Amino acid sequence: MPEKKKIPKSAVSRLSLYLREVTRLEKGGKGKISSTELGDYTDLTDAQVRKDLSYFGQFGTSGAGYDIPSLKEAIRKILGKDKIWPIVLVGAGNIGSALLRYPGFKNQGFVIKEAFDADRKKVGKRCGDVVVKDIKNISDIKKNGSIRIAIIAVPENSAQDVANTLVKVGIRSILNFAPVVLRVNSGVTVSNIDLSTELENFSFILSSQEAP
Amino acid sequence: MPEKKKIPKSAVSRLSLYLREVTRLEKGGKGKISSTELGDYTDLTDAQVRKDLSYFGQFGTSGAGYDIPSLKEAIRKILGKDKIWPIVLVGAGNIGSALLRYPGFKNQGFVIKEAFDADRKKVGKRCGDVVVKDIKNISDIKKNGSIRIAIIAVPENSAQDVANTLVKVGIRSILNFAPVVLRVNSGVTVSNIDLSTELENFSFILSSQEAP
DNA sequence: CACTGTGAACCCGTTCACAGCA
DNA sequence: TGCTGTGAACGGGTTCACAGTG
Repeated sequence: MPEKKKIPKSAVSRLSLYLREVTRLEKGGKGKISSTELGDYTDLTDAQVRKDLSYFGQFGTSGAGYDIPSLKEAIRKILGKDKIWPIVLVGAGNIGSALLRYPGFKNQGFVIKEAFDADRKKVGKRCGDVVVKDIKNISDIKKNGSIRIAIIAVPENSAQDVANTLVKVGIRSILNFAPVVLRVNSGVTVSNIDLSTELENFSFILSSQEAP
Repeated sequence: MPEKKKIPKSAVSRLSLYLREVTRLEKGGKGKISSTELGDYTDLTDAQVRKDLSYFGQFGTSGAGYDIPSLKEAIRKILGKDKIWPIVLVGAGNIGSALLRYPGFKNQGFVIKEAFDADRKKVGKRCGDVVVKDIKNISDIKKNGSIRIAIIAVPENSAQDVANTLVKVGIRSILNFAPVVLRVNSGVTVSNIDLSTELENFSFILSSQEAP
């Protein structure tokens, strides 16, 4: 019976941070790093760094810290960054087309292979490396290898329909920019990026502060 | 001595959700709602809904639930949405210019009043309702009322400099799209949106699942 | 009687502190 | 000696359960 220690979701997100810093430091020629120092770079405590890494294995050397190149490779493997991840994007409006042109993804191994939109005027346009297709043909993605990650950047009133379709054609993870709570089967992961919510956190804090 | 119960940051984010749903339901003509029902719409438990709202006051009626119009107004006021919030954006690249054209902000009371970029080619261009200015003139924003919220959408290597400058000219809240940990004085709030980190959560889950 | 508001119990992520190893 | 790895303590956010109210 395999040990089943639970890994906090937030620990996985912090792994991304560690990977980012360690990658940067490796380019700078640094060879080793302690949990304290890595914590300084990421604004976390040394204990948090060690605990997080310990969820995934033992990467350090007592008394010496972590070897940067091998820590980097270890985290890359854990996060699945030793592979290329094809992505489908739905909605080629403002945000969607910015994402299509955004070079940051490809550098990171995430490649938008297909883009769909319902708007006739957008269908057929080249954007970044792909041509926007009609959303009716979305089941095409079944042919294109096995895309399991999707980005939804459509208006809120069609987001749930799009999500349903995506799940039907095999998508397992959805990054959702539409301001709605998507209902999906368990087994499908949804992350929401809601710009208004982020800004509302700010306006809440600022409002509270000015009325002391 | 005023009561100082601590409000979880996450409760504020959920307030945004409640506001969104309640606004939508009001448009649909619905008059009252129970915590259970509001929880269904937001994928939360009824207890969570009631506890969250209780941090901010008493909005319901025993046995009857919450009156939608007045709950909406109450949350709007709490989140500071009874005001217009001017915003400055720095970095008019892919993502920055998409945000400038994004109509969702204005509807929500967040108005990008100024945009800056370091790139000569972008300075002077109209984008959305504003003209992109040279970042050297950033202290102009002091003249323009009192902007306290900023969005950073510049490359990672200049993000910290930009943040320093923004804080110096009075910014108190920063929404950061650059993949770096920004160092700011306490008193300044930073929220990060890191698309690669989001996608890495997905690739982690998908990788783990396929090797069972 | 239905549903809110809330203290208390619970759970889980973070922090602590130290044993153990290079 | 310096730093990792980790069980145990801690703390705070969530859930429970019920008293109280219209």
